[in-house]
Amino acid sequence: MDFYKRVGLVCGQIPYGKVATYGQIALLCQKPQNARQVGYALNKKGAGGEYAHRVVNGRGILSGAGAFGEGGEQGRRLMAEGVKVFGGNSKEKGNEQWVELEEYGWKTAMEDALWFVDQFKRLEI
DNA sequence: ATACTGACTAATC
DNA sequence: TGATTAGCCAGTA
Repeated sequence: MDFYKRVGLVCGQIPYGKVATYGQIALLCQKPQNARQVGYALNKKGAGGEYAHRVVNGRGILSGAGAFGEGGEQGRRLMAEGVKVFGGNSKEKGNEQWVELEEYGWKTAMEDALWFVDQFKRLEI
């Protein structure tokens, strides 16, 4: 059970132009209580790879924007994928950015979770 | 081993 | 409806 590799695998499956939440990723990793660790994995371990910008918190807020440096880098990457990002008026600092989960949230179902379980077993992670 | 730190959430108030 | 509190648990010191 390598939680970080699982996070990396799950992040890699987030569809282009969609976003996933920390809790959702934790759930798909068979670790529903590890939402915080998902953030830790992405921040310190770089587990998200090229897809870390597609991860937001449960209210659609880009809570990890700070880790992408100034200039709303995370938001820019999302917009580059066609995701509509609100906020981030580069004027004042402390302004948060967010997306509409209803529209851009990655919809995962039971079968998706089962697919990941199979992958985890196959890859022994 | 203990203490503190989070890119979090869900439950309360 | 918005703010607080309380669980959460892998890393780090």
